[in-house]
Amino acid sequence: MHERRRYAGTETKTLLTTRKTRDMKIAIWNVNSIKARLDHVLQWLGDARPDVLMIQELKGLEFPAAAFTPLGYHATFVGQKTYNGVATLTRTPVTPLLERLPGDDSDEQARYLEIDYNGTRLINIYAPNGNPVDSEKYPYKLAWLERLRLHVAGLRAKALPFIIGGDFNIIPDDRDCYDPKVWQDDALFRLESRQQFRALMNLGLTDALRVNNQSDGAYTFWDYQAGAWPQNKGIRIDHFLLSPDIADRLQACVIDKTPRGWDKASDHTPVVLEIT
DNA sequence: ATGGCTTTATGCTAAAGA
Repeated sequence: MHERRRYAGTETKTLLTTRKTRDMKIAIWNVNSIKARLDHVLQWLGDARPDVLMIQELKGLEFPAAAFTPLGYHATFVGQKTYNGVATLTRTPVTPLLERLPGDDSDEQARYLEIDYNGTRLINIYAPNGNPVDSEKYPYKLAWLERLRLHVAGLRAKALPFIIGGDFNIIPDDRDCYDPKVWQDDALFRLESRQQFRALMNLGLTDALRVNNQSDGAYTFWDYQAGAWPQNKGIRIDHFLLSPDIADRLQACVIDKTPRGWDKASDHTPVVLEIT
């Protein structure tokens, strides 16, 4: 087997196109209750056929794993009554490496699931919302993000390949929301939240969507209220962050707005990543 | 038209989401 090349060129292209078995299509989707959205998720999986789907906001202790078996998916999940919860669907059975974000043993919230998938760490996150900012929820959010940064710094130090995907509850930049003034004091856009996001990025990560898409209006969430969806008043808070070696293999990253238009939709829509 | 949502829960109002 040839060693993987770092630089683009004819040989590399030939090498990459002959390594189809490494191709991977992985998606994220905050479904706002798996019970309420099961039919949508099954429909979308049948259409999009990703190798992996990382789901956020299950909103329950249980997960309907058997419903995904006919489509060929195995489920790994971390549930919690009423709130939070994340699940990762894969083509092959996997063993979870971590079911809680390290750094605070007293944190019981089901917001984190890390698995090994063919040598790559797939990290599924549902970061805290943090509103209202004058409550204990905001410092919890910032502390949670700092714990994430410290854990990811450890992975980087060991040069482990990883993909972090999910609902970060952070609007990284002005162009990621329809009106920055409306959001300026919100926990999703406050300076401290964006500082934590940048600190994470500064470990050498790549925001996959922005590699080939510099447009305004690349949103992943539209509020149920005030006609946000028909008026395209959205925000981008669901992200894929890649370690450098995975970023080198990036093929595409797109937002699939279709499910947001379905009847009784989640307020979030899937983001799909393809790596070679 | 100046208000307009969705989900869960020892539910029938409250809390949370973003």
